[in-house]
Amino acid sequence: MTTIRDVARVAGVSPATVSRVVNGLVGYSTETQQRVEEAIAELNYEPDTLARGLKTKQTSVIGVLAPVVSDALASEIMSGVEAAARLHGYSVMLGRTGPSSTYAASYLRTLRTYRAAGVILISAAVTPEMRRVLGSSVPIMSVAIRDGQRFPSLAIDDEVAAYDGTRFLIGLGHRRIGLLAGDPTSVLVNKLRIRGYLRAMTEAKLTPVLESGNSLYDSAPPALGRLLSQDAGLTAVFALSDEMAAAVVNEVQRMGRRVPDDISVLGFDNTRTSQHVHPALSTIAQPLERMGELAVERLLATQDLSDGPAPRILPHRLIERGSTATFTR
Amino acid sequence: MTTIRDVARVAGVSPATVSRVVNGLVGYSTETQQRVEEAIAELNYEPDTLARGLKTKQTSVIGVLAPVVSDALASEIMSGVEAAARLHGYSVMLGRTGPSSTYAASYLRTLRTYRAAGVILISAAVTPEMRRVLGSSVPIMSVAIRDGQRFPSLAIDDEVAAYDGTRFLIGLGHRRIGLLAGDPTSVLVNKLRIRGYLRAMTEAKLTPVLESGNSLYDSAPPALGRLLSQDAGLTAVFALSDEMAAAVVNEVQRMGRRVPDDISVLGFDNTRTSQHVHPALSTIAQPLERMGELAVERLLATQDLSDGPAPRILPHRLIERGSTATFTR
DNA sequence: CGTTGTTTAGTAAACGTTTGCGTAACGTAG
DNA sequence: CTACGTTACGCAAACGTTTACTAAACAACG
Repeated sequence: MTTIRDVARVAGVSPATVSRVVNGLVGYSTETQQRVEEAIAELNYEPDTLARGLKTKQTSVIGVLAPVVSDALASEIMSGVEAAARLHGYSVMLGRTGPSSTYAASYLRTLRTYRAAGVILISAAVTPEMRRVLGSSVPIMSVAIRDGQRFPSLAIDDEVAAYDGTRFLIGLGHRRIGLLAGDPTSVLVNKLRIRGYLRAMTEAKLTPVLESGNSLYDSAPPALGRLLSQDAGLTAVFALSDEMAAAVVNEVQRMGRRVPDDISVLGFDNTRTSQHVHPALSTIAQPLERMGELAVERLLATQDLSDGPAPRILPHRLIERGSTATFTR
Repeated sequence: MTTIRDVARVAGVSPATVSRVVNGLVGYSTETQQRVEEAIAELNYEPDTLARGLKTKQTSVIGVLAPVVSDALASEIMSGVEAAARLHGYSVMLGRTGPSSTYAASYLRTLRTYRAAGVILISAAVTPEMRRVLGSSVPIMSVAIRDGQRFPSLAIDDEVAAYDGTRFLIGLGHRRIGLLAGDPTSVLVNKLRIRGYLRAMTEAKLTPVLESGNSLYDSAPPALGRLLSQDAGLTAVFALSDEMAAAVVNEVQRMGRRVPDDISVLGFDNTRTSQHVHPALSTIAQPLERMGELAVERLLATQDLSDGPAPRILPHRLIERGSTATFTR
């Protein structure tokens, strides 16, 4: 390992000067800079992150925590995070928190001892406890979830998005629209989306029909069964995740009915999954990659480290593909 | 931040002693240990990773590099890596290398300055150049790819797996079997798999029919078109990724033919995608999560850090779902 | 009761940086 | 020519650990 001292020796300057040119500070002549740079190149010098971090109490790591790392939603957000992080010269550290933030505190502790520059929490709320373990020196924010104005976050307006989705279906002529929700007790977004659905249905004087799965593929068929046993005449199903929507599409066809002719299906999130099914899913798109990018940008821009940036709402967008159609009579 | 000195003061011992108990070394009495532990608990002390790493020249980070982080295959391997890493007290650092390892060297440099304990490369080979930038202190290995016996890796036997898949289709009665490959020029596994397919076909005196996509969903429909224009009477398609297989299933149905009645479809990898389509894909399963876990275990067990563990081949498994059926006449 | 061995503990020197402080050198103004 | 401001740079002290080395304390043994 070549150190700053080696470079200093070769360049005929002090380590302090090398440090200054490496960090682009002031206080050296152009020719000194050149000598130092040559020495750096010659020795293939690379500053030691650990020593630097120890001294400056900051490293270029950004933590990303997701309930489960292999799911499509989290993956796409992480992808955006990675891109933005690399762009700004940061590294990303990955952690799985488990469905109910079980491991979150432990990861956060680790991240703190690494003196991370910030942490991004996917699909989970920042609890006061989390804030506490992080201390005041590392900002944290949530992505793809929000809870009023209480903590720093980046998300779409889930309530309005679900409202819009429901309105879209109504606009298509559907009257008997079932909602296939995720688990509303544990996942906040589901509560908001359900509220949006209910509002749209109520405003249109339609009867809500609602069942919950757990957002994953396998939970959808049974939930769809329950939905249909509540109202066998449903002409549209709004599923609150693309995986469930995909399952609905497949299940409906398996039952011998057609999508979208007999039943329209609307998904949520616009993950890759929405294209993996035929017909491809109409869905409410969240700008997932963009959210990841924005999250790191806002984190890095945060000045008052103690409580991060204010909540921000991103636009959602309805994408119409083949799984929805107008219903006439 | 509370330091080891604070703990020492409170416990009435020297920092050295605190360090010893924290690291579970020898050289202190049971009562000293207790006093130290109390002090630690009282002050909520947590050793500074950076200082420790600086001194010991090792940190508990494991790097994971994938061509693209949001794809299903990489996600599932990463999930296994994360699990095993957490189990052993390691953290994982994530990086995207781009399709042809473009950013790999840069990430590896970073990982080295972090004094990572090891790095795992997904779907890419370890090049001598990579080894060089890592130096001799950080082991590296590949997962889900292999190239003879040349570098440390963990993978299934792709050639045999493709051979088995093809044999399976032949065993079902199919004679006109098309192969939908990924890009064989850039991705090594594709070469091996193609070889396996060709061997099975040749042995059975059947005519190979082969086209390439890029492993992603969108590349499949056109490639399927080309396949069919080579032989319109194909009764089975073996796609070398689940995404392409899913696309084939959907495309075939869109063309008004049935899966598996008219055309059987066999996928590869057994990612989540294989279940997102209807009928669900028969596919060759790679033990992805397990591969991730094993990768970290072998990395951590590596003694001779300079060249990592020897290659190892994991068993693949054919999973039969609804997308394949026997063909009679 | 000396000698020796073992256990427990402390001292201090690193690890590779950054940065406050000090100073030499130089130019400019009076 | 003196005084002073500015710039370029070096010295050395941190940052929070780990770990060789040393020493005290104690037990065991002849």
